[in-house]
Amino acid sequence: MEELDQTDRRILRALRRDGRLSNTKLAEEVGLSTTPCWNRVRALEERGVIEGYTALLNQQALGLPDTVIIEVTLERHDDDMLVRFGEALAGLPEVMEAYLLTGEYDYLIKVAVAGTAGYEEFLRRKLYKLPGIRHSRSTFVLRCLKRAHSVEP
Amino acid sequence: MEELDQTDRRILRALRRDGRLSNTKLAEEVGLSTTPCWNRVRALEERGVIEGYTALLNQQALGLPDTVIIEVTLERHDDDMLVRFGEALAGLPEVMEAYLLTGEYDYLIKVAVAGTAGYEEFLRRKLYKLPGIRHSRSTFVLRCLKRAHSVEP
DNA sequence: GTTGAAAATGCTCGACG
DNA sequence: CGTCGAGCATTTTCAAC
Repeated sequence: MEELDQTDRRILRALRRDGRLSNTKLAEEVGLSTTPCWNRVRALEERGVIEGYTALLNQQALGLPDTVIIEVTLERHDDDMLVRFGEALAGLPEVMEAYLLTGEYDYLIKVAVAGTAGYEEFLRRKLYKLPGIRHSRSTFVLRCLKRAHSVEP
Repeated sequence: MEELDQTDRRILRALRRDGRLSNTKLAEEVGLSTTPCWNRVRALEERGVIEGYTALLNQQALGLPDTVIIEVTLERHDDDMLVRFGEALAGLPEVMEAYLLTGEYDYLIKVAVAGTAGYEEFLRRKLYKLPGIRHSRSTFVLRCLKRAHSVEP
């Protein structure tokens, strides 16, 4: 995989800040003319450096103002179990992020809910319906201090 | 704050999937003509439902393929300490997310690093330079199962 | 909310340092 | 590799309905 030069990184920074920048404005911002700028953007997309573009939506406005971190361990750890459980987690719309981990717990998930009532409902109606959970541990988020949607170029 | 009707939600879903959709294509997709579609999008932006647009960048391509979850507790918990520590965390470029928590640990942060070497360097050069840490606990992410950048409309 | 047309913008491609 | 410039397509914008 090829290296990213300083110009590529400036393009990425600009598009991370505003994913809707037109090629014209982007070129101006990074100090290039439109043609090479457009070629670079297309190359970055095709190489998978840019995975896509998305609108950032406000959780609160969508009725799910609270965030809970839930760590989960399974009863068994055969391949089949891990795959099925992971897929089931990813399928739940309340689950915003889900990771398979090293260490004490098998999974860490970040869930959007509406208060403790929404949290309880999620546990009972969704998470605890999944088979194979040995133990889970929940932590409410009091405040979000930072939430970047990509690593900084 | 006003409610979101089904059309608003369809607009949000489309823009979450592709943040660069033109108003024309968006209108077509949600079954509206361009004018009311554009009015709705602008209203959603002004109400803060849409917080912005961003390009999604590949961590691996940027040289930070690994993710570590670090939980931190502080020695003291006065207001000043909490605020300063939170700001310091948010300022570190490796830190992708940072939350103030209830429960056993005060903070949870998600950090992008390059392998164990990058992780050690982050700890020694960045995190452990911050004053006031009593204890921390790190967990490597083996695999990302889901990573939504906004809650589902 | 719809339609349609004018105006502006941005994209794409050539030739050329 | 980069710039410049012009034709072409889209899109935005703003009427009237």
